[in-house]
Amino acid sequence: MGNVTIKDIAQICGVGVSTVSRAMNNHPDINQETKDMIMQAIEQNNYVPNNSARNLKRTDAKAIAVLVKGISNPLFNRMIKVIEQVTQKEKYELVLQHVDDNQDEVTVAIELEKEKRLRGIIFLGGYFSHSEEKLRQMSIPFVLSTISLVEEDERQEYASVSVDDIKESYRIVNYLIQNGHKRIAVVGSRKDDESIGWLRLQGYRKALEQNHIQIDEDLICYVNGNLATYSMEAGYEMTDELLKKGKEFTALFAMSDRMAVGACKAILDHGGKIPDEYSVVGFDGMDVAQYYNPSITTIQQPVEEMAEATIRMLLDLIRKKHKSRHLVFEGQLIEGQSVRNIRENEGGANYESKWNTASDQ
Amino acid sequence: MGNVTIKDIAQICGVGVSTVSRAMNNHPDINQETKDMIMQAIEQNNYVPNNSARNLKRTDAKAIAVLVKGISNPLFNRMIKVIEQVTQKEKYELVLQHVDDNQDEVTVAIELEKEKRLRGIIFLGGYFSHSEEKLRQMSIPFVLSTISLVEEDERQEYASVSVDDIKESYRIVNYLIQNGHKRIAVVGSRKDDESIGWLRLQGYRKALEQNHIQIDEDLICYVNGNLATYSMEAGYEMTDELLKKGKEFTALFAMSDRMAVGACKAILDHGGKIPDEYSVVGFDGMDVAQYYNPSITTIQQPVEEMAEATIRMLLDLIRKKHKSRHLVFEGQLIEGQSVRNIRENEGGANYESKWNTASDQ
DNA sequence: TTGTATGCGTTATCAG
DNA sequence: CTGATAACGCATACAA
Repeated sequence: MGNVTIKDIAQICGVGVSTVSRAMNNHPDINQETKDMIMQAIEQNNYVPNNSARNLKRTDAKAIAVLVKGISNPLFNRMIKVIEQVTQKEKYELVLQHVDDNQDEVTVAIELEKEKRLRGIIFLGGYFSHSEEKLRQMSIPFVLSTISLVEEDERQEYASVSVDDIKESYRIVNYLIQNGHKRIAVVGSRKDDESIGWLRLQGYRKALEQNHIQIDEDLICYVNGNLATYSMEAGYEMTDELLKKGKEFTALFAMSDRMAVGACKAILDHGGKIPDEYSVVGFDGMDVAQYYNPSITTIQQPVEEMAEATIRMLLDLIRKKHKSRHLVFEGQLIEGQSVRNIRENEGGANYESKWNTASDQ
Repeated sequence: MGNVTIKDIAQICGVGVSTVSRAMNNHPDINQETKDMIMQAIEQNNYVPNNSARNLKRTDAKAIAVLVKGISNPLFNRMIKVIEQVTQKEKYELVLQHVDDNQDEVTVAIELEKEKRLRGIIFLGGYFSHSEEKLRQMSIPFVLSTISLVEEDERQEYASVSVDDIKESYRIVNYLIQNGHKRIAVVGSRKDDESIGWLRLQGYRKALEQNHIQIDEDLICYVNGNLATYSMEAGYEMTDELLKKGKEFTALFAMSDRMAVGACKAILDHGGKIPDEYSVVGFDGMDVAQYYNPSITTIQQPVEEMAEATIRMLLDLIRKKHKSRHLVFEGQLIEGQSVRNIRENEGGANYESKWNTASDQ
């Protein structure tokens, strides 16, 4: 027998389909005995309701979707875990959907909204530059989380949670400068990046400028070819190339911890010492930075708190408690063993790690 | 206008709904002009077809689902990428679904099969011990991939692709032994693990036994508390504890590369030298093992080939080309800089890395 | 080439 | 408390 439906169950039990529906959906107005009888028949016949049909009819479904952009990032996993907990407690169903890098997330969102009768959407990652028209099609509230909003203007009107990538990037580069570094290489994303890569580079430039250090464009490395952005491999290859060119530098800022790991390895393979000859810093606050040898100084994003804020904000929007807001979190500079203070009048390397993080993935 | 449907478009264009449907689905028997007109109206009115309704009607949908067990593993990301490519070429739609650790993947599969009218399913990760009854409910072919089939018997009848965890684990522990190590600690999963953790431990035991080395149960570390299995943190904590107990050992086998990283860090924090005082090996072949300092010797799983084999096997099953098969791939031992040969009559450490991997995530 | 009518499997409505 | 019946939005057999 191909597929057992609600009708079959009704027939088997000698009741109407609506009674079966009531039994399944915990409706109050049903006799306990008939309910038991029906549930038993459902068990015995391995009946599984068809979700497509359900979604089509249902009006009171409580579902929220998280659209994750790009190949899964360990940081996002931690965020999703938090979001899951909150939605569960609030009795919402959570739909997790991955969106390809080359896919348009708003299109996916609109489709999903219809298909699953969503009440709200969280966009996680990527960057956001969509036509107002398209965004207006979304008839349910949404929150942009961990998304770099490059343009200041209209985009501010959408609810969002993030860190200030420029500011945090500035913070860590400035930290290097305070430790006496002037020739600071940077290992980033693609040259045409308009997203976080671009923002973090702005922070780098700003830090140098404000400290009256001439920017050497040769020390700015962009990913080329088909290397995966922010990957260890990319960090390695770019640093390797930089070292081969013989450009002089005393510190390196990698725009992700994974790239920082690759950069460190390249330096070590070239016989360099960290932090004695080269200081290295990363960005994100992933566990690999903490456990690397040496542990890597980085900017830790408060992912759990950001996730909590994101889902709370969305729930508030759904309940019309308040209008869209723009929440910006502070990153935290975590000192590892990868930076050396090279100012003449002060002491040597800083070897005391201040790491204390949750585990990624 | 709450939600524009196919009816609205039909009305706007002054045609029947079936004509609109035909226009959208590229049916051959339709006038090009009317088709253009309809497509334009669809654009202008931002009409997006409801997938739930589609799934309900459609009989010829070609969709395949990948059910990924547990929080996303970087290795799986690489596999999914391959599966995506093949399915795209073969004109199948790919549905990616994550399954919680505490969720039953077969239940999810059965639901999804009905909802999306699937033609086949790939189970990725986790371990598999389900009642025959439940599995019989699945009326479409499926392949178990990267899943440890602990029991030899009936399970062999299901299609599967994997490495032999016992054998590969044996291989790398035996490698340590060949390098003169006798006191080999192991950092694994939970004590009650019945999955790959258990299998890899079997390989460890077998290697020691066959080399007539007494097994010291004190050197076998199990994850306890709520540490995430296979995480860097778990690797660190277990190794830290082991070192604090003062148990003597010259080598350590971590059951995942991420744990190996944590283990290395713990050793280094205790002032130990790798590989001079402690040799460390991992398992998986992730990029972090390659880029760690020192790079870590490990067993590399041929993930891309396994993914290709998995989807090919599923497609063959769908086309009824052949019956279920059981494919086992060979792992490859990749030598890093983390193992030292301590046999008296031979040379020193092996410092030449043979790493050459694709990038994770 | 096009329109009409039917049904996919459920839930909501309304009358018993 | 329960059962018939009408939607939900779409695809398709069949008629035109």
